[in-house]
Amino acid sequence: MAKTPSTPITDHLAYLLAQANREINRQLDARFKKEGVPVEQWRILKVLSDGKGHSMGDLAEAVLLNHPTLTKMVDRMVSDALVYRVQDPDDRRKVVMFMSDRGKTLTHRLNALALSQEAHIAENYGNKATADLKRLLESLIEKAN
Amino acid sequence: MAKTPSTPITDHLAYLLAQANREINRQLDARFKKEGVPVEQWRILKVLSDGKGHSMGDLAEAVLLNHPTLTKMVDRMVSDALVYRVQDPDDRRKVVMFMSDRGKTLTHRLNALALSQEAHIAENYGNKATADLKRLLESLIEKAN
DNA sequence: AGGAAAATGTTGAATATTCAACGATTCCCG
DNA sequence: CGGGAATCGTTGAATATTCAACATTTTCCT
Repeated sequence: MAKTPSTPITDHLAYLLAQANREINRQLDARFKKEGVPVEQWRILKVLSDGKGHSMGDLAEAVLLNHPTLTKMVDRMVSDALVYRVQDPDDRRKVVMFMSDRGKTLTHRLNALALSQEAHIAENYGNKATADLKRLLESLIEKAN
Repeated sequence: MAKTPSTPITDHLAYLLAQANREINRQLDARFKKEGVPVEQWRILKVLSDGKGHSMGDLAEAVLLNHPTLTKMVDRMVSDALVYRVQDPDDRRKVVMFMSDRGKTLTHRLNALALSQEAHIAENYGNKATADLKRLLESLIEKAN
């Protein structure tokens, strides 16, 4: 009378996603290390790159952080003079975030590091596999909502 | 003279992985909510399901947590009488973790919830897409090491 | 054998995240 | 118009995670 074996955890999509995410994120973080910037801050900077202002709500959504966490992270970035807040004149509840010049030059350096990681992945994982994976992930994200 | 547009953040594999992981994890957490157990604890229980003892080091690796975080999470699980520690007689530095009966019955309930999530995903994402995605993720993880 | 180095797990302090509640503003609709 | 409900962002307390240092035990080297 055997125990029910149940599927190993490595068969679960949730686990594979967590594992892959952790690994890729760790590698990216290692590259950002010398700039002393966590991945989340790069995401924020990247979203602000378009020069249009973004509200905290927009940002939180875009960078996958919940509101209080974002507020405190932005506080740190303001201290580091990477970004700044402006009150939205059209809706005074809102805050509009912009990037400083210092933030812009940092963003360029971070983008280069991120692109080099992408290149490295594409290189020994394959262009096709990378493209396929991205497509599947996009589709999953879309369906999940 | 246009600004360099730079690739949007949604093009980066690292971002897509983070987004997909967050979404799937959130859904799973919602299902576990009524049991009051975070996903990480389910992972621990699942790994311990084989009845063989696992050292803290093994566990940390398997459940994607670093050592101090795992120690404290296991402390909580010991308080909840889900797992218990035994000193390894062969190597007295080591601790071997086991699951209690209470842990076992909880694990069954959690497994059912997790499987129902997998079924739900497969249903409106497609069996083929799910299988392809899993395969690509496994391969990425392998290559990344 | 003996002692330096490595491995294992835990601890305490520093840091970061989350939750609930709040203050301010705007929206809605009777 | 007026006032209750919703939205937006922040705050403070509670919780969780991380980092560095540590104690213990084992391994390795000579």
